[in-house]
Amino acid sequence: MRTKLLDRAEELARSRGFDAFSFADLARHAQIAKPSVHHHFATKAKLSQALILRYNERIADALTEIAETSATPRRCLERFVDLYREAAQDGQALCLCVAFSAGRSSLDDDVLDALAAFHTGVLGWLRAALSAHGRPEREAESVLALVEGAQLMARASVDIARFDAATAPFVASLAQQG
Amino acid sequence: MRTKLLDRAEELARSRGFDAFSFADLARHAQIAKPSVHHHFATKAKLSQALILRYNERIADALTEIAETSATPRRCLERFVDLYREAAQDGQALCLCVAFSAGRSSLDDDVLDALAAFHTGVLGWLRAALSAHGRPEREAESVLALVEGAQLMARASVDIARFDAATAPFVASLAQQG
DNA sequence: GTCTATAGATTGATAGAC
DNA sequence: GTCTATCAATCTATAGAC
Repeated sequence: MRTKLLDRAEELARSRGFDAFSFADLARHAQIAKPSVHHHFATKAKLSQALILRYNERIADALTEIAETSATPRRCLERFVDLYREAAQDGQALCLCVAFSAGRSSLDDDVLDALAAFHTGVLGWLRAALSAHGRPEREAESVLALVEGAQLMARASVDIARFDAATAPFVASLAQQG
Repeated sequence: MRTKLLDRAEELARSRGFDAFSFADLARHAQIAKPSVHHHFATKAKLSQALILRYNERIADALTEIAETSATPRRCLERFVDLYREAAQDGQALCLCVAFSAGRSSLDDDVLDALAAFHTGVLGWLRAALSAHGRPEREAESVLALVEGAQLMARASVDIARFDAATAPFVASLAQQG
């Protein structure tokens, strides 16, 4: 049940913005009464925190898997871009982290800490991947900003082509080197 | 009064997310009664539309001014990055367009059209600026995604340094050429 | 763990007087 | 153009029975 509630909350937060999901909606979707949601998550802040912590772990696992199974550093970075491309869901959704960064409630301290931890983790992974490919590590922030911004543009136009257009030059630059 | 209301709405939308501003808040700030706001903007959707249309014009004017007064194509693109840097307000706010792209109500048709027009305008400007600098026009989407994503990261960490770190490689690449 | 019932606040919006 | 009064809906959250 906990998982079911989190799944729905994530879906709504990513497709319609952080403030878009309500206890009423989660309850309806899980087919329980609205106050029953509070048994699993005392407050909305706690729910938000659980949401981003779970997302954190999932992405971390995905990145580890990519790093371990990619034949070349180039392929590794290509799959990173693809990970964010899939998260964009044809321009209809955003990475949970992007949705939280733009939302009001992200000012909650615990959530903000979790958000910072997310960025730190991804940036660390990116630095290692870039380094393995022979590129400067300081490009990590650029690459993360690029894919996050690309998601935003794709959502604004509800067209994944915008994501591809934005990331194409970076992907092409990977081919030129290693 | 209309301007006063729009100013407050923009401030809230950019600093706390699109869904953060309410008629009650606008009324309080303008020191009029809450229903009086409806005299200026019949619905919240109309208000949102007016908000982004005004933003559209302001940015278009700023970009025209930059294009006309920059000594070199390189300086022109540097000032573009600076425009977005200032809009980030030390990591406490977002470009209105970014805030709208992430929010729920951006699904409103009129607002979505205005959002698309905004992107089209900025991308057109960027293509001309990049071309003048001897870079491929297809980098326009990348540059826009970069500065929008950089704003998002700066806001997540409430630290403008993240914006600078993300945009630094691009700015450096401008110096190498023209 | 789930329920009914409800509190208490806030939301966008309307009617009608001045 | 502004006001008072009010509406219906929605929100998060709590109390207490089963």
